[in-house]
Amino acid sequence: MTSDCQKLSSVLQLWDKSLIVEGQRQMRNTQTMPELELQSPGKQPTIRDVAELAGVATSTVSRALTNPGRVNHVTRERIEEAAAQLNYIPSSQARGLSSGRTQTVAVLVPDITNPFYFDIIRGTQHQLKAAGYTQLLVDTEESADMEADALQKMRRSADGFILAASRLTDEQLTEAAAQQPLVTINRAPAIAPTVVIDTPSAIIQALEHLVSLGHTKICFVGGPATSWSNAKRWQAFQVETKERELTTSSVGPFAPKTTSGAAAADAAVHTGATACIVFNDLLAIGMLQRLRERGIRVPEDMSIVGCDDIFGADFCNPPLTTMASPIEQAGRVAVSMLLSRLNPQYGGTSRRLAVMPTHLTVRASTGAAPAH
Amino acid sequence: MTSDCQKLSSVLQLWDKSLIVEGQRQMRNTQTMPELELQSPGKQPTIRDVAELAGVATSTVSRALTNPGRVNHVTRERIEEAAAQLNYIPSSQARGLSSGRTQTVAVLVPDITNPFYFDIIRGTQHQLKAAGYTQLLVDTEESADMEADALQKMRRSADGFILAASRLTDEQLTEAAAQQPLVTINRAPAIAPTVVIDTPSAIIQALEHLVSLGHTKICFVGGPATSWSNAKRWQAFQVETKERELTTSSVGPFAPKTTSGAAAADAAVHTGATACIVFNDLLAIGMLQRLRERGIRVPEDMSIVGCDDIFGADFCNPPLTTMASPIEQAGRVAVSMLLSRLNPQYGGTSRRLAVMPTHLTVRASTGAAPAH
DNA sequence: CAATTTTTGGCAATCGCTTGTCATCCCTAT
DNA sequence: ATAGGGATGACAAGCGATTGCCAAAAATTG
Repeated sequence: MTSDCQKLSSVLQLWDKSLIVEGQRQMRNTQTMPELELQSPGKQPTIRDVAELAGVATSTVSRALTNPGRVNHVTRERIEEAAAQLNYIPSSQARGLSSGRTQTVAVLVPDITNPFYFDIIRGTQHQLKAAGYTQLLVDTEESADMEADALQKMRRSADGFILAASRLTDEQLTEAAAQQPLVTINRAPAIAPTVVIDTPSAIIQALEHLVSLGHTKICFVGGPATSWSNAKRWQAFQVETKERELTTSSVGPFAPKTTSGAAAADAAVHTGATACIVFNDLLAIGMLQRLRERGIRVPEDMSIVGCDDIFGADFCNPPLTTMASPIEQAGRVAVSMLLSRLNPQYGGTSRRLAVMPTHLTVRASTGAAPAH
Repeated sequence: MTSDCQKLSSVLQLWDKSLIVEGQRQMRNTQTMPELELQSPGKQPTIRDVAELAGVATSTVSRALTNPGRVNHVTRERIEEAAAQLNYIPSSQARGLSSGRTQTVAVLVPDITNPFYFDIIRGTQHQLKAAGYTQLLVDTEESADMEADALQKMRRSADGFILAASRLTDEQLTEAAAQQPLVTINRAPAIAPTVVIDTPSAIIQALEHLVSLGHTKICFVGGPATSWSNAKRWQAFQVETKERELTTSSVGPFAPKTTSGAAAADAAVHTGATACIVFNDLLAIGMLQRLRERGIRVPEDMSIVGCDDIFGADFCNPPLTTMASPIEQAGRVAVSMLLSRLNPQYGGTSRRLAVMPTHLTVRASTGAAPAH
């Protein structure tokens, strides 16, 4: 225990000399320090303070700040100056309460740690901020129930929703869409406005690529059963392979995580296929690892095509051939679609469907079919 | 153009048969569909409706819902039942307005697409949700100004802040900490309550590891100049290498992104070192790529140690030896520290510092020093 | 059984802002 | 010069909860 403390204090030393003494009486990795009080926010200036300082009525201040055209130019400047001087920030709560709008959009994703969604999130965040909206990020943990729940619980606190790769059933989705404005990403159009990443057409490219390399036995490695994207990719795969008279197989469903890759790889190998089209990159990367462990060479013995071109697809081993999607842009477009509904006055044609093009990015995980 | 449309419509077919007709008159990747109206949320039930249905006063409803002990058990059940029946959700806006609390915590991270922060975010999200708080995620884009700005703008809409790897100056941080409750992650203690990931002691482990492999010329590859973590790692590196009488060098600062890896790799190679301790995994992975391009073998010619053990560190090529951090846990602890300040009644000892242990994870990017 | 304490529940003010209504003022056009 | 009209700004009523204060009811005590 003593040596523990000493070791730890020597570590603390590296952070801050002043901590050494404290460090000696600390317990494990926790330490109570002299209480430096943590301020609670003092009284904040209100619209009334600003009005007073500017010598106008509060309503004038409100209009000057939210509806600038409604107020005299010079008066408005005076008000803005006063506001700045007082460091005034309107309370979004009060604002929302009386106006009925929250200026907030909730973005629901199935798994916050899946890199695919990072880019979506970044796209939505960017576009929302530009429009003066706040983004509320929700991780629904791949669960339709949690998704429905969040949708319910937050209906008062968000003006609209963006559902990325929703796991809801069509019924649930229809119901949700009737309750509040929402836009889906990668989900059947018609139920709600949707941004679709055109992976089916990328599947065609991927198949052509594999065929050109001599592959004839191709396996589809499926993702989550409740994923609409997965269904569409599978559908495209079936249609296109039939047209080309290829020998196909499929395995799955698998969770879209690298940890599912081992099972997926084993199953795919077992089918005798020489190439796999995999639901997404996460799964594909997991497969790559497993295949190496088993001594199955990629791409000499087995070619792998992923989907999404996420972070990591370029530096895994071997780098992954994948169907690249403009993910961040999809997030942005989804926000535009939602906002144009939320604020019809600013119009823009209210599209109900946006299709994002994709393309195949060939790296090292695909190669000529093995000569048997 | 016609062929464009045809190609596209054949793609649409894969999504939804009902879209084929629509598909034919679509423009490029956009399409306007018959307007299926997007509901605006109807009248929401208020606390008054619940009170009426339950046959009590609104204040009773309010108490029953927020302060259950204050109300008769059976009455409360009746109220809860009524609330459930009406599908009542309290308006967080109105609640916040009158109570002064928002039940929201803002989490500020420098780069939302940096995997290091994913885990932080997931940790905070998890813990906040468990406590009934909402997380507001903000990407400050590695900018101290944006960070300060967000802190200002959101002071009304969040009860507290968590600053992950803040880029603020000490002065800015001190000022911010005086204005609102906040907890920092990986930042100097003393200014504000902090969760520190103990990378300095991991640096010791890393150095011992490298020394045991025979390395004597070691280069520190630095991260952002405004990063406190970077400063501390550098400091630890200096102290420990001096004690061991190693030949050292340093390069940087570099942005903590894979794209900076090329410059970092070239610079590090130029110093003649046989091993690098790199600010973080992102940079290290970028270096790995560059080194391969240049035909410098890892670890035969050069050993690389990263930091953080982020997503990707295990499947890059070669898999990265790195100093692993309990990142998600750091996020969770930060939230606990913040909440125990926000709600002193629920107490818990208000720690001002939590130190998260780290350890070295050895993979394939480190090996014996080259015989010269 | 009366007196006292403890629960329980209702009233009404309040939070900070938006917004409908209306009075005022200044221009313009006749 | 004066009526008509458009800008501009003041007033006050909410928005939907919370909460301090107090009254009524119930439980406890002697």
